[in-house]
Amino acid sequence: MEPGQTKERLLQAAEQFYAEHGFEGTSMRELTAAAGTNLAAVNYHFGSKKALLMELCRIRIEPINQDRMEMLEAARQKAGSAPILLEDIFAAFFFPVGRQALQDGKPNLTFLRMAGRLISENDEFYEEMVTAFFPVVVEAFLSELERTAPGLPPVEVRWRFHFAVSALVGALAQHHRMGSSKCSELELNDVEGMLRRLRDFVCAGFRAPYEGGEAGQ
Amino acid sequence: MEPGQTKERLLQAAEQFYAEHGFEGTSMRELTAAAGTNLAAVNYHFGSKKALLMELCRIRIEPINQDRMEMLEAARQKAGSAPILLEDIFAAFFFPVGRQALQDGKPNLTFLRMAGRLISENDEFYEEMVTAFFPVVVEAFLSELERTAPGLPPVEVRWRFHFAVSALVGALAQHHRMGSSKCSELELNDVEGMLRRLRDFVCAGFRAPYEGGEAGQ
DNA sequence: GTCTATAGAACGATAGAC
DNA sequence: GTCTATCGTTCTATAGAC
Repeated sequence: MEPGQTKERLLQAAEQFYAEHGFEGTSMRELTAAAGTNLAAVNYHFGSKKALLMELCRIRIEPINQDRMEMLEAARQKAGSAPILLEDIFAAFFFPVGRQALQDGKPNLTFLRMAGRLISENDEFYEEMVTAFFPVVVEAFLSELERTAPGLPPVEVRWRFHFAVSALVGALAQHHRMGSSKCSELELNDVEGMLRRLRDFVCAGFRAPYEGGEAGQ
Repeated sequence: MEPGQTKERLLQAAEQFYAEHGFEGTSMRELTAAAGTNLAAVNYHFGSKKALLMELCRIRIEPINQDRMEMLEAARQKAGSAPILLEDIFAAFFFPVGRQALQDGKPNLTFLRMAGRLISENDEFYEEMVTAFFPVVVEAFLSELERTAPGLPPVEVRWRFHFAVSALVGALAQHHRMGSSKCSELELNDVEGMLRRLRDFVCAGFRAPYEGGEAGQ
C-alpha cells in the first residue's frame, strides 16, 4: 500500500468493527484486512489493539465534549442572570452528537452506534474512557442542572440526568435498528430530528413532579 | 463434582460472565472453571456457547415478559372502559424487571447488568433474542400506548417508546456503576426505587407537548 | 453425567527484511 | 512506513475413558 494513509484507514475500519462488535468482538486480523493492511501496522501506529480503539474514541468524543462546553457557555451568556432554560442545557448535551455524526455531509450511523457501545463495554475499558474524557463535562452539566432546578434535591438531579444519558446512549446504540420491522416509517437519516425529539422527551421527564422519594406505586 | 447440579451452576456462572463481558468477551474456559466444571459440560448440557447464553436469556426474560402481560391485563381490567393510566402501562413494563432482580430476596445487580447488555450485543445474537422473546410484548405495549395517547401520531408513539426502552436498558446496564465517585449517596440496592423514579421520568417524557415534528431547535 | 486430553482454528503481538 | 513469517497463547468444540 502507498504510505501515509494507513493510520487513517485503520481508524476508519476500527470505527466500523468497534461499532458492530465492541472491544472484545473486534479482531485485529479482520480489521487490518478491511483496512487493506496487516497486523504489524496496528502496533507500529498505535502500539496495541486497546490503544487503537482508545485513540478512536478520543478522536470522536473530544470534539463532542468541546462543542458541549461551548454550547453550555453560550446558553449561560444568553440567559444572563436568569436561570438557563432546561431545553438549552440538554440541547448543549445532545446536539453536538448529531453535529459529529453529520460532519462528512451525510449521517454517519456507524459513529452513533460506536458512541452507544460505551455503556456496556467491559469495566476496564469503560473506566479508562470515562475517567479520561467525561468527568469535567458531566460535572459541568450536573451543576448547571442543579442550579436550574432549585426545588429538586441533588440526588434526584443525578438520577434524572442518569436517565437522560441512558436514553441518549441507548437511542444511539439502537438507532440503526429502528428501520427494521414496523418502524420503517421512521426517518433513520434524520439524526437531528431524533435528537430534537429526545431532547423534548428528556426535558419533560426532567420536569416530572417530585414526590419526595417515598411515593407509593 | 457431584452430579445433577452442573447445569444450574453453569447458568449461574454464565450470568456473571455474560453480564460483565458480553457474548464475545465470555470465555467458556473461565466460565466452566468458575462453575467448578469443564469445557465438555457446556456441550453436553447446552450444545454450544451460544446455546448456553441464549438459554440463560430465555430463562430470565420470559418470566419478565409474562409478568408484563399480566400487569398490562390487570391495568386494562382496572380501567374498565376508561383509557388506561400511562403510569400503569409503564409500571407494567418496568416493575417486572425489579421483581425478577429481587427474586432471591436481595437484589441481583448482575441480572440487571445482563439485561442491559442486550442493547449493544452483536446483531446476530441480538436479532435472535429480540425476535424470539420480544415481538408480542412490544406490540402489545405499543398498541396500548397508541390507545392511551390519541392525540399523538403512531410514529411519535414509537419514538417515545423507543426512548423509554432505551432509558430502561441503559439504566440497567449502568446501575452497578452509579455507586462510584460522586453518586455514593444513591441507594444502589433500591432497585424498586430506581424503577419507580424511572417510571415517573418516562411518563412525564411521554406526555411532552407534541410540536408537530417540525419545531425549531 | 462428568471427566481428561486434544484437535484445529483464531487470537494479539513481534522480529526482522526491505 | 510497510510488509511476511511466526511465536506463544487462547479459543470453542469434541472424542473417548469412566
